[in-house]
Amino acid sequence: MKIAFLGTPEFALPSLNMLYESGHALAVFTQPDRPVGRHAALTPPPTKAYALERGIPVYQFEKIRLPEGVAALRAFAPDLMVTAAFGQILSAENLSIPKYGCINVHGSLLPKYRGAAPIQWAIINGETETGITTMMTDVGMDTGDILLLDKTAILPDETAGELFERLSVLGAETLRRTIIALESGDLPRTPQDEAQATKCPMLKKEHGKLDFSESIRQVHNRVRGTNPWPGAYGMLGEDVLKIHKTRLTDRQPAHEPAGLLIGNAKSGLFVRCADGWLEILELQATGGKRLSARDYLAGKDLEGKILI
RNA sequence: CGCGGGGUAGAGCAGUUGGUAGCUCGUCGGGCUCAUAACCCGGAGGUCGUUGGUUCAAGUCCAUCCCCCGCAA
Repeated sequence: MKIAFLGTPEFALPSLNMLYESGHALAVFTQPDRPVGRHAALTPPPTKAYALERGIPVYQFEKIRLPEGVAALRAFAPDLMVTAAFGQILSAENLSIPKYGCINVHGSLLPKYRGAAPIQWAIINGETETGITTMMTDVGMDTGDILLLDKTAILPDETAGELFERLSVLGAETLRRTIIALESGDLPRTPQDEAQATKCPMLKKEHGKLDFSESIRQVHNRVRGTNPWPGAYGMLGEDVLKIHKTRLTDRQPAHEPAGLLIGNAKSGLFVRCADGWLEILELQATGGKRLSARDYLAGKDLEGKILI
């Protein structure tokens, strides 16, 4: 089949790779190169880099729903469009171009967690199960008919980054089966149950701010759900203290205030939350690099300080 | 040239107004202990990122280059 692949970050790569190796005629549509890093070097999205290495044509538009993008899509004349973490809203006109419509690979069990950051929010909210849903893209935000759905457990200490990686692989597999079913004319379409639908917002930096009046489990979930981006943090006076990795403990609380830090280079570092002590395993101070709590405490003392 | 912080023993940090380096952890040896990520004693380990300069003398001042990190995007 002739497939227009619309996707941008790493999450889309396994799906793109699967389509490529399945022998489909591809064109990649993705976001423009963006300035990245300290020196704002213009960097191509991962899907573009992948495509260029294999001679797959690449098109980049700020907004594919504008005339230029529509014209480029029409010129390619795909049988099918596939989106995976594309990062742009498609117009009805875009969607009308391929005869089989557009299939989206989404990182949640729809209709739960519609929106931009389903994987992170599932972890932050303490879900124990998530998955991949392939669906027919329509003009709404992840509202189209469900095609196939694969579930997977969220591991107790799994980070968003780790789950991202697993789901991106699972996504490729779900997509593969979806397309096979489509080609054989045996693809079920199930409308989403609006009553069950939930939306999650795009993740912002502030979503990484920890609240130590929450339970150790809630704080832990936020730490892993915002790892590696945007990263969890607390304030130590004026300074930001990033918390990269934590561990639940059964250390007994007494009457300590929330956010109290105790520990040393030998015992490890613990922060008081609502119902107990959360061990901080990896952290990063302003201007510093990412360190294990023990290495950090070998040079600086945090005993008795309050993290807010 | 977007703003800013930093490169000192294996790791993390101190090093005042310039006079050949300290702390914590780790490590090695010994001791104590039912035991330990505990405790005690002792030891090893550093051309102080690069190159050049100022000086009687530079980790400590000046210049240059390399690398790392935070913010902002």
